[in-house]
Amino acid sequence: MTPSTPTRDRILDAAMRLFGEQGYRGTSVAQIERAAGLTPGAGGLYHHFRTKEALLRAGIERNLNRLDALRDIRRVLGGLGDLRAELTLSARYVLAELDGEEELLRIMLTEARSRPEIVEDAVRQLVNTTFTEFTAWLRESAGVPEERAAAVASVGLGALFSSRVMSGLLKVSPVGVDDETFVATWVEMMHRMLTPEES
Amino acid sequence: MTPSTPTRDRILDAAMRLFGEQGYRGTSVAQIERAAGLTPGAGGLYHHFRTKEALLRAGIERNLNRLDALRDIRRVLGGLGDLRAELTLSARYVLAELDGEEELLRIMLTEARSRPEIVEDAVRQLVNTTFTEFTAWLRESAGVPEERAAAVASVGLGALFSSRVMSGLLKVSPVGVDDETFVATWVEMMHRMLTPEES
Amino acid sequence: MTPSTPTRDRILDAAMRLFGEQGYRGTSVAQIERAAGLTPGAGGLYHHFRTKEALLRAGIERNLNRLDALRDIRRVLGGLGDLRAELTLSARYVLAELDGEEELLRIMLTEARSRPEIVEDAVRQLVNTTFTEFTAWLRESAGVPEERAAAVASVGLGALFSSRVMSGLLKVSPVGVDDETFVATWVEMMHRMLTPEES
Amino acid sequence: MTPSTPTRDRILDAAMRLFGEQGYRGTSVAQIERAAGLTPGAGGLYHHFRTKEALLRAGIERNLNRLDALRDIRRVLGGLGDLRAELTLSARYVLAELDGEEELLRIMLTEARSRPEIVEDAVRQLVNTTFTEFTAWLRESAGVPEERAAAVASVGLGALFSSRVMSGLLKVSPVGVDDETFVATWVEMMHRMLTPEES
DNA sequence: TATGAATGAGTGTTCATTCAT
DNA sequence: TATGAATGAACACTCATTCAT
Repeated sequence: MTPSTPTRDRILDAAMRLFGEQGYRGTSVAQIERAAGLTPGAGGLYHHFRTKEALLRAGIERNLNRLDALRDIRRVLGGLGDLRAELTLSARYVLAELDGEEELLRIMLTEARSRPEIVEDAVRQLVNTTFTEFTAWLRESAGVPEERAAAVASVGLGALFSSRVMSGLLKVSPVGVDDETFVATWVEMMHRMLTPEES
Repeated sequence: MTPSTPTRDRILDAAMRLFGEQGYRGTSVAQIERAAGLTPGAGGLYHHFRTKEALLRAGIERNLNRLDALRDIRRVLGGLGDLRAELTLSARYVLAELDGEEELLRIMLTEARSRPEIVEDAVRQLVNTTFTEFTAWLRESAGVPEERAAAVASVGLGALFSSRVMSGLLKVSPVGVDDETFVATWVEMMHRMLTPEES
Repeated sequence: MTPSTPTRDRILDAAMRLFGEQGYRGTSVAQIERAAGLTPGAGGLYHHFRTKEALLRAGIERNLNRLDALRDIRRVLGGLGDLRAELTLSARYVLAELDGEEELLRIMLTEARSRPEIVEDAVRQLVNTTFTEFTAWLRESAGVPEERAAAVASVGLGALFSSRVMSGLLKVSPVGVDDETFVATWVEMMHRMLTPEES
Repeated sequence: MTPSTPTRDRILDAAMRLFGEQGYRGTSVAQIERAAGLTPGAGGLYHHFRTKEALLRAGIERNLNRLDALRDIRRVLGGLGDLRAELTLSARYVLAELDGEEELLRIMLTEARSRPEIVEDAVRQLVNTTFTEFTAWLRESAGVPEERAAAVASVGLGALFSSRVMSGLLKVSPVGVDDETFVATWVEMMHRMLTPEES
């Protein structure tokens, strides 16, 4: 019951990596044990987690907590004064966040249908929080009126999100739009959206 | 359910539905047989498909062919003269396409990691084709210079795509941005991007 | 119910060949049908044989009948006057017989344990008949006293028989004893056994 | 039956017995498990053997090792001084060896065609070794010239071998030649072959 | 805390056989 | 006479989980 035993962490690491690579169902308890340095098939895993599903739950939670620690960086963003600069930082930050949690993202997308209860919280934290914060930033820093903010955030973050779904999950990089160009285009798009059009 | 449709088709229907709901691994051959009106576990499925995997392959192919009939995006769009109207149609068309193939989309996202060879072609057809055609439309109709077109298409279609990944796969509708608002915002964003900014 | 339909024979041919190559259990009805020019798995075989086992039974019987036709040649043997020549012919004849029915021999050896009832008759005809005739020849032509004849035949024919079991079934040819040498040695051995030893 | 012997051995015993009785294909893993005191169909066998085929392989190897202990034929034979006595011992020894490994012999004959790779080594050890040693004995003790030795061994051992194939595998005992008579006849035959004929 | 051994339920797949057409 | 489709029973093998040691 000592929740910080090294073995427990090794199991979590191995499990999340394998879940990300092969899916939850595609990963056997024996495989996880082997990857964690335990005897495969001996059930040593069950001294640390009551169930394979409990392990998934714990793994997702741990990754989310790790994310929370990083999310404070967000506060650094504000107050640059330059809208373009702040947008660029925002984009890079969101993409980096998604990249850092590619594993988690993959698990969530893969298991979303079969275990909605488990994934619900994770999605709320990984997606909704970012969404809410970005919406708030749009209102406060860019002066976007309330009713527009959510919609603009939805479109803007969606573009970033899907870029990572494509590359990380579907292994598709449409044509040859590299990250830099993608971000630059996104920034310009958002910038035009946030500045009044002089018609 | 309708025992008059040919068995092969009933199997395909059942399989694609179940694959979409429970994933490929999560769906047993017996389940598919039962859903197709065959005796579960008797292997009647194997008179029509050599392998469970061959069934997946055939199912994906069938759905893609069904899509191909609808595919000629530019024909639908062309010649309205009004950029805003054409963009709105574009958005609605792409979203409708994704909605109509929610099942296929779900399978592709879920199985992309474990069976990349199978999904590769499907992705190319479902994602890349749309991408290529939209890029072409941007160049020809909206007069976007070549080097920008791909990047703009990437951002624009990405936003649409992710909206469906969120709602269809993750069952997340961030805040309360309904479809109409989402499309309107997207159209405005694209429109500003495609018309010269008078600085 | 026309027992001489070409199809029936094609099935028998295919079945016996496949049974010899892969064993009875290792050969599926569908395989036999395919090899006989019928649609595999459609059960066309069952218009000619009530059961897979009935097919085996009929196949063995047919091969045995074929053998019976040849066995009269045996009468040609007698009366050469020269013991050595007659022994040589005997050896060659028995070996040729075993070679010609290698398929049948293989099936019998393979299925002997699992279906003793079927194989019983075949063994009696293929082995015992030859044994009885050879014993009779020993008595009549070589003048071997009754009580010795059976034992000598047993040892002599056994040597021939095992040579074919080794090469045909076990694919073993011990060292480099070619057929000619083998027969010559066998003939000398039998000849010494059949002529009174002058001590 | 004896639940105290290690499970692995009980599985091996059961498997070899059943393989001998019903053939490899004819024996199901569940049957073996039941005979070994495990729950049939639960796959407990797979904790000890990776595959049904690996089990066969291990079983054959174990039986061969058991044989090796007894194998030193020439040590048993040598130095009696009397050729007849030594031949009698030889015959009895070889027959006893074949009787003791009737199970193995049956498996080898039955599976030789379908799994040649597995049986190859076994044949080499069970047949060829005996053959080689007997050949050597013929040369050294009985003074048979090199070129004759192999052929004589081939005929002589063949007779012994086939006697066991007949009785053990085909359940045929031609006429009523009992073992004693058979051996006596064989010894006389070999003896005449090994002593110079005074013409 | 870790292991070796076991188990119940299930996996995809094969196959001999039947039957309406 | 032949076929397409179906079925019941079996198959080898996997896996999450338990438990005595």
